[in-house]
Amino acid sequence: MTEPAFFVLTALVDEPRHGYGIAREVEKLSDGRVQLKIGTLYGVLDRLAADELVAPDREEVQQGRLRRYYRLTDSGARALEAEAVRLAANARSASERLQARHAGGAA
Amino acid sequence: MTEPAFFVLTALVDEPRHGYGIAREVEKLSDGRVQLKIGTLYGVLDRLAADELVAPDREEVQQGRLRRYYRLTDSGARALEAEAVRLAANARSASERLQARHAGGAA
DNA sequence: CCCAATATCTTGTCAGCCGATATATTATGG
DNA sequence: CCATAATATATCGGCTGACAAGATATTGGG
Repeated sequence: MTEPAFFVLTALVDEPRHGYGIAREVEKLSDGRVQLKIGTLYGVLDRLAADELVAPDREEVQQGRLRRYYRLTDSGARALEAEAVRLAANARSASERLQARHAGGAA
Repeated sequence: MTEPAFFVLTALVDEPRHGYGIAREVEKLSDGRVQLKIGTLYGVLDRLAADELVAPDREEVQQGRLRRYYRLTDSGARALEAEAVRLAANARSASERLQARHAGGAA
């Protein structure tokens, strides 16, 4: 799973959001570190929808602007959970090795 | 940082290794989950060397076969540490949200 | 003698990120 | 009144990078 896809799924965990709302939520939940590009976002959403990790939820017209909402599917939630576990494992293996290096010095 | 690059750096934390040895070490430290492709490996090594995150260490001829060793630079160790922290943060934010979802149900 | 394993590297293809652009509405401000 | 920014959608093209495949070379086993 690519990193933009990971963040899109994460942004959809609590409630359905529309594209622009996802971009803002990702920026918020990453403390401004990740700014999802608009050209990236819609491509990612298409691919996630094709894989049924997200699904169209509803459309709203608010203040004359169309909002197309997506929600996380059960399959998407499982995929995100698996990816989170994988990332945590990767981070841990690197951190452990680095710690051993500081303790013992480079070989 | 790409995931293959992350694993290459991790494999080099404890000691300098040559390309083929890196590939085997990555497979070992990921419990077989990540099998670094040979075409990927050398491209990644070139890019990491260009960025000075790894550096050529030495060359050995062992049993008629050339071994070109790379080592992690200090800059590479710092970059790996930062990336590990970032990955851990990403994994944690996703996990926390998923946990809240199970507890409170989808909104 | 051929094949597998060890070891390097190159080339070509495909996926995907992202900047740029297009379109439309509402609010703000000069 | 018009320009600009924010909100909101979507598409297109360029570039980077992952990976499969193949070239090259040595050693050892069947």
